[in-house]
Amino acid sequence: MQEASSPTLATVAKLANVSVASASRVLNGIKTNPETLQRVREAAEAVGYVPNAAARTLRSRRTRQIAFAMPDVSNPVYTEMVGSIARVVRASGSRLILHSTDGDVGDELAFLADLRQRYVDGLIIVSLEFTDAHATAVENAAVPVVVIGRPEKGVKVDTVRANSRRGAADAVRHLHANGRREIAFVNGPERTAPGSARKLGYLEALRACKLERDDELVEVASDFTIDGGRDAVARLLERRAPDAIFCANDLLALGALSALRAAGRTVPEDVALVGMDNTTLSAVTWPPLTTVDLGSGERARLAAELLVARIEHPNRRPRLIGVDPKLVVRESCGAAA
Amino acid sequence: MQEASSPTLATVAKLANVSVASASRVLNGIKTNPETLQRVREAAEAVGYVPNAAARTLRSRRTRQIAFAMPDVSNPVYTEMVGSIARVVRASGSRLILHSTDGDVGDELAFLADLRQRYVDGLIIVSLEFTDAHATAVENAAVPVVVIGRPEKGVKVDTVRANSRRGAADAVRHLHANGRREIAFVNGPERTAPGSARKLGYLEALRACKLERDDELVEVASDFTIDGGRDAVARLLERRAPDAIFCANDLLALGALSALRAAGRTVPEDVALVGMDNTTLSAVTWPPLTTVDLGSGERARLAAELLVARIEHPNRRPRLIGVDPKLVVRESCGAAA
DNA sequence: TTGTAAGCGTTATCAC
DNA sequence: GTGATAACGCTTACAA
Repeated sequence: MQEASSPTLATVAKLANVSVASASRVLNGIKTNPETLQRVREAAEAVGYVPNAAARTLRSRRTRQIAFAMPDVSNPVYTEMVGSIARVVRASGSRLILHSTDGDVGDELAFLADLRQRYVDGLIIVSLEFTDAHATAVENAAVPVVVIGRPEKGVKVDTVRANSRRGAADAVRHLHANGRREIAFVNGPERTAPGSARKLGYLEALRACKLERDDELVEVASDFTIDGGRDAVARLLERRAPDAIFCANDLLALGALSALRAAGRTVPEDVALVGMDNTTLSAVTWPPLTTVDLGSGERARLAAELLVARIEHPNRRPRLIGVDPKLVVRESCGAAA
Repeated sequence: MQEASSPTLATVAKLANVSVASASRVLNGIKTNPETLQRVREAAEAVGYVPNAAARTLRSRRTRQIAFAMPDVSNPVYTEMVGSIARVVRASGSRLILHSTDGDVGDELAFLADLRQRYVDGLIIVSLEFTDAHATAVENAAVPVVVIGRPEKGVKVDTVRANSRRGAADAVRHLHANGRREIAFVNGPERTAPGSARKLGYLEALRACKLERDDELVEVASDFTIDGGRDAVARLLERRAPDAIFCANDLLALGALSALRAAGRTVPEDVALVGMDNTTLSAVTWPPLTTVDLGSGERARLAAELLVARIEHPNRRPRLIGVDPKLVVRESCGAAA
């Protein structure tokens, strides 16, 4: 497979008849006599020199690696984030490391602790449940961290957040504006930040629309997945016949679609449906899904930019950036079929 | 942010009153006197010692990182692969690095060359166009490589491959068995390995079913995406009215679904539809999509296991593993609605 | 401008 | 079993 062992800087230096220091300078673009520069370049080229990442990191204390930790690789929202982050990271000359935490609080904390191995220059983390332990861990992390989500107020860390409470309220008001009066809500676990924020938005909009709160219209799925959504809607339909359902994310809405079909209800005629996240999936269902875009791609991009900047300037004050939700109207509620 | 600088092995050794060598041994689980073991453990715990990844790698020549390079992060097939690989990699005590090549041949080659920086112990790569340059690069790579795809015969590298030619033939035969006689084929770029294999399978099945080959029934999309599929089917419908379409992957099929709807054709009544890959998407469309499962998750898992084994035993003979396709029948062709 | 030499934090090879 | 000590491959003072 590999012949001999790879050439090192010493190999290059010897061949070019200069010291390793000079060779290093040339390869790092530090000003040198044009003649030595030429010789070193040629020597490096000749032996096919490539610097050793570990040695470089050990000495310079920069890994040129950035990590992204998310709850679930297979959720398209996070995939979209991965894409955005990858672009920024790459442009900054670094590599991207991915970590899927399965939304497990313990795993997230372990990962934060692991940063002390210093295999990475910084971390972007999206956490569904940001506990006090997270706050401490993030504030004392070995490398800069950017949070996508909602840390408690006062936690000193760069943060990018969506306004999903307002997004949820927008969704419900949209259903109301389309003449719906019995609006159900299918949520994910309410202990999570998204779960609680979206619930608040739902209740807020009910008040604004002068609709009465009715807890029988609220169903909580076991998690934010398609299967969770299908089961939750099946349970809901056993006791009520709502004319609209707002789902706390698109995956739940896809499950809802399938449960509604199984129950013989048409969308949007019998039941109007609105999801949240505006994932690729929402445009390809039938009917296409009205949903709230929380700007996942943009949030991820901003987070990555924040992190790159933070790595350059470790001591600047932490920043908080909010991204506004935007209703995307399709056929499942509001758009002509 | 970070207080002082992190404790090193020397810190621990001093506190435990032993040499760094002994400290290192303890922390690496090498047999030592129980008393020193205890002292070192306590000292490490007390100062919160975590080994430095770069130093460790520099000395031991193991990075405990594995890379996965794929054409497109946002394609659910690859996301599923990421999930499978992540599990194996993690179980082996390593981290996973992701790289999206955008299917660019040059980028793939550059990435292979980059391995010489040795920031990773091995690579799993899925390449749509495996050129001669790839063969050379892979055979001379600085670290072990596993290919998911179809390198030319004789390339000495661990390989996991699907049989998409047979899968395509199965799909077409299924359409024929369901009474369809004018079976169109929407392919992705034919210079790619999947493109050419699936085309062969399509033609093979036509012959087996005694259907006449008709090039007007074949349309090539610009790439393997939803938009590509939509446009291709729109063009196809301008000249022909097939009673069935086989799409070279699920994304193309989703686009097809949408173009068919726009043209007022019903699925499966007017046009039966079969996709390929069995992505999560295929189960949530309406109608749900009949598709061919090429075992992406399993292939990825096998590739990861192969790589982990290869890293342990660099000199064993390369292996070639094939995974069989499996038709998944849903409502878009063959299943009752 | 260039060379010498001192580390960066580990692991591995020796003697003891 | 344990402790010096020499690498690993590179960057960076400092001296020349």
